[in-house]
Amino acid sequence: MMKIVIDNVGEYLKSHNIKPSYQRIRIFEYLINTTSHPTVDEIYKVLISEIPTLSKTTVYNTLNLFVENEIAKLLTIEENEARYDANTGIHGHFKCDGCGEVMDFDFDFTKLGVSELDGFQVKQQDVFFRGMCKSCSGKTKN
Amino acid sequence: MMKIVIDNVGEYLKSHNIKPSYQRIRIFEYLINTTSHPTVDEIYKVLISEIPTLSKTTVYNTLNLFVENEIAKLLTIEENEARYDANTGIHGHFKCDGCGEVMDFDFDFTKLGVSELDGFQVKQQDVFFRGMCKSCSGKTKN
DNA sequence: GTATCTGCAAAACATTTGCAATTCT
DNA sequence: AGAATTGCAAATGTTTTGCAGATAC
Repeated sequence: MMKIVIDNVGEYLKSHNIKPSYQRIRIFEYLINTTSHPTVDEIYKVLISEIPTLSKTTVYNTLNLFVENEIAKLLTIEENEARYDANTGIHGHFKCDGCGEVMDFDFDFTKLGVSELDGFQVKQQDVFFRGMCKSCSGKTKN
Repeated sequence: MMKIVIDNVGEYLKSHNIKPSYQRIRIFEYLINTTSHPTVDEIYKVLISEIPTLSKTTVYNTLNLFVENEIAKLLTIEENEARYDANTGIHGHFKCDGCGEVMDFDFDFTKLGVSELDGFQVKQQDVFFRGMCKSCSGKTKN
């Protein structure tokens, strides 16, 4: 699905009222360059090797800042661990119980036919499915 | 939306391979008699006044048992706090940022038109929207 | 030079685990 | 009595907070 392309991360952060510190730029770059919807711990472990002074607190602070300023979305794919996505456009997530992969998919909410929500202002949509992807179907659990 | 009506909770638990202890019956009864999709803490605080010896561990154990035996669903409405729903049928949740209420709605996944998932076995569907409900729209935040 | 940002250590939560006491049949 | 359940206390893991030092403009 959609890959996010941002030519100048520093300017992008500025345009969203975030001062582009070195840590913030690196964390955001990691977010747009990975498709894995990483956890705080994953981001920290990858970046600590390149930024030896990085602390987990900064990763937490930075991701909270991104979410507040709406350049990242907090995903509730797994309970007990927050995952983040720099793709803030409307899309769903599917997690395969076979291979564990989380993939994005497009959906069109207007087609849902949800009459209960007539007249409601829907501002945020989280759609998360899980099951078996095509290549894992038929295989035994791996 | 749908209210769950179960005439004999003990028998219902038995039919799902759960021994109907007093605590389990009371916790399940609370779950089907409330529409608030309660947290562990809410359940505990309500029931401790009626079952003075109740422990939070038992509430956790019991809810995990319910989820394993598929008579309750774990909701990811709020990150950092698990919420539970005894309605295991497919439906979505809408949380109003105005009044804070969580309401159920029906949706028809087959109408989504998600071609990416063709050939996938979708076993679980979590659909969570948030925004402003009709009566809160137009009001200032309350 | 002053605001802000960073990062350590400690605190605050939610949840799980080990185990002894209790309960049920 | 024997097996399962309960509940306390401690452990675990994630996230937040307080604050001192570092950094940036």
